[in-house]
Amino acid sequence: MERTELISDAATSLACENLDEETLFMVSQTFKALSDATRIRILYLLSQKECSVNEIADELSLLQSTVSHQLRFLKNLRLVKFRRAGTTLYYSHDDEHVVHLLTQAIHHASHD
Amino acid sequence: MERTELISDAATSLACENLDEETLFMVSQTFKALSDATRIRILYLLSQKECSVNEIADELSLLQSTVSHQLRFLKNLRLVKFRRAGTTLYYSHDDEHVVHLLTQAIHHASHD
DNA sequence: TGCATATATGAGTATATGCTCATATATTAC
DNA sequence: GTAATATATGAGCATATACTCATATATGCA
Repeated sequence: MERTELISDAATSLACENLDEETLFMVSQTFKALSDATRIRILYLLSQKECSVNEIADELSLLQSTVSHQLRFLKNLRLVKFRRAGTTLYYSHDDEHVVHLLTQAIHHASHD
Repeated sequence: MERTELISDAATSLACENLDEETLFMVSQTFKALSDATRIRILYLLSQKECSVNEIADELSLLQSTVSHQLRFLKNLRLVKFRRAGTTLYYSHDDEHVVHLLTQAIHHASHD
């Protein structure tokens, strides 16, 4: 996929710069993480407090397996991290920017 | 789905407010629109300039049908609008907030 | 070591998604 | 009216997604 060079011209201004493949992939992955209701609920909860897997499952009425699968998804994208305390894993958010995207969208959606 | 009231307590602060179903749906739909590479490319292009369907297809090397289908998707969410000029439909973005979410994510992705 | 608790993982399944092809519709010009 | 151009739409297909069940793994403790 060729990348058209931006011509430094006042008329062209900031338009017409194409997205490179890597950026496109990262952006789509980020939004994909935020496009599922279950992941949104989990991330929103973790944006407020650190939680164990079972706490998340209880609070959101989800199966432990469902939560664990989605946490793996979020962890692969480095959107959440965890610390161990015995057999319990406490998860927390790990990407302030993505949390900010989420809270912005929530604010926008609930105020229109 | 019950909605827990926020207790005005400094200790509780802003935590523990759950998302209502409607907000959750709107947020997930918005991010779903932004989670596909094709739609991202289309929306990003439209964030820069108004384009006809064929212009989008040409510029992004997509089939007219693909573009039309995705524009319908975006139009249903009121993320784009169009004006008619003869047989040509010129599409443009119609949700500044969503465009802002997109450009933020792009900026974030391309600077890390 | 053996048991209990917490979490992770793999397989199976139902549904959703996105693309392509063929075709329908709409507008303009003749 | 017909032809040409621009766009929309429906069907079919391949793939991705998210959930659930069953089970594996890991840690702590008696």
